Amino acid sequence: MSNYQVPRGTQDLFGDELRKWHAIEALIRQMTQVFGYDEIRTPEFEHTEVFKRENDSSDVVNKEMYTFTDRGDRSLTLKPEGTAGLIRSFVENKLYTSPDLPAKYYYVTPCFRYERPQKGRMRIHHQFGVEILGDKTPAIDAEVILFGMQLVTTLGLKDLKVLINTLGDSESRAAYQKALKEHFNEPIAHFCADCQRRYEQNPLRILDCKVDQDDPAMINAPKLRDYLNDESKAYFESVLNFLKDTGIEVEIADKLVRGLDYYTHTVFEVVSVNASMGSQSTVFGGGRYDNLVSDLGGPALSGIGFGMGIERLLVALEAEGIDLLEPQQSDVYILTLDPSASSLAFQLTNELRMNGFITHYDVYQKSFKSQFKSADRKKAQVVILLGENELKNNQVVMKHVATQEQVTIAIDDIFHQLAHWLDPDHDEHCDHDHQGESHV
RNA sequence: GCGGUCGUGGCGAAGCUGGUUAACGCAUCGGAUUGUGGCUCCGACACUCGCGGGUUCGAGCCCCGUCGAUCGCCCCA
Repeated sequence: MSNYQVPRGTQDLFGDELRKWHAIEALIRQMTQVFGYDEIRTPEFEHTEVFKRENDSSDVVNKEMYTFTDRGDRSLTLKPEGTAGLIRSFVENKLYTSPDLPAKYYYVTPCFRYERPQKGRMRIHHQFGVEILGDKTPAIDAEVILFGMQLVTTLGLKDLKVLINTLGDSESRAAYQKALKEHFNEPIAHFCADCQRRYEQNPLRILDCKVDQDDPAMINAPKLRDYLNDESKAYFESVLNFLKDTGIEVEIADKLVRGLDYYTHTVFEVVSVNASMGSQSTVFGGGRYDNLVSDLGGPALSGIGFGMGIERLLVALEAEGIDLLEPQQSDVYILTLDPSASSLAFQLTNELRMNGFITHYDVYQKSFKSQFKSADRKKAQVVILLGENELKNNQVVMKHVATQEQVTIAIDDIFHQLAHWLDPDHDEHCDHDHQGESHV
């Protein structure tokens, strides 16, 4: 049985929905420029080891990757996230030799994850992300969070909460993880099945369990903060202070651990608290990674970044009733009232378009009324009528839709009339180049 | 990967305990208005009811499977 539906968890984009993407992408291009991020593009698939390194316990790389073997025995994986590939490229191209460290990059890329789809969770989703590489100072952690917040609030989102936590440096984190495993070694036997799995895969997540929340072993479990060394604590305090200066309210979420294993120190997640958001509420999230660059063969440089889900962003915008769509408008619609006008309509349309006017036309197929309706749908500001009578005299009828003003003029005067109606500041004596915003 | 709900023209949406031509609204097209739209009225086009199989004299309605969406869990963007 053939199946001509889009694969599960993927979608076609077109029309207004795609126009929303354009609006978001335009803002991304603009704001990254202002904030000093350079774009970097990396392949949609990488050698599997770029994403999957030893002892990785995360679901994203262990259960959800699209991994395949190409001709031969190379194992390749469709990128499940944006950071690892970017770091690979940063290292491979020796971009760390730049005199301008820290380096600031952004990317927009599809990400592929084999998951059960639901609202806000796709098998192919798109992430906008930034990374700042080569400097480790609390101000940068705050800067990255601030940037993400600026972007989403510029789009209009309000129902947001910033969750932040620290995992400490790798030693702190490893020591804590070890302590947790020892602590739960016995009691884990009577915990839920999920916890037993977490015990093996990611012990930090046991603390988040809803089922065994009240178990004594849970209540007196070791605390991460007791395993943070002074430096890690001080670093986190400093990040929080920088954030305080920005006026962004943050909530310390001491159980926030994130889904990728490479994080150290600061981790954060910005979630929508809007009621109609559904259960996939994280709009963007990320953190600092001290060892990823060196793990991928580069120098010991720390980095920090976030990934923001475009699809998620759209769900959040929808939930808050924010409309990104600019009203679609066009300049000219040419109606033909007689079959003989078709070729003139065709030529005139082309000439108008060459001069930057957004132009549509009808050849003589539908009723006059119906053509006019099309013009309305296209939100044409000016309608040009080509009828039998005018054609004889090399004239056309032009109508300014908003004012209902109508003139019969020589074909040669069309551009002057358009300039008059569409661009009040237009100098009548200059040429026909149209300079209004909508005609580039 | 687990559990629940759902899938009818381009869109929204009826369809009773299975029974002749599957409502209705929006949109589209035509006409009233032989060359002036956005209102109104009339008319027309368009769905083998996600797909496959089964039960039945007969299925959009029942059963099984499958694809997809959605909600919760899990996980995350």
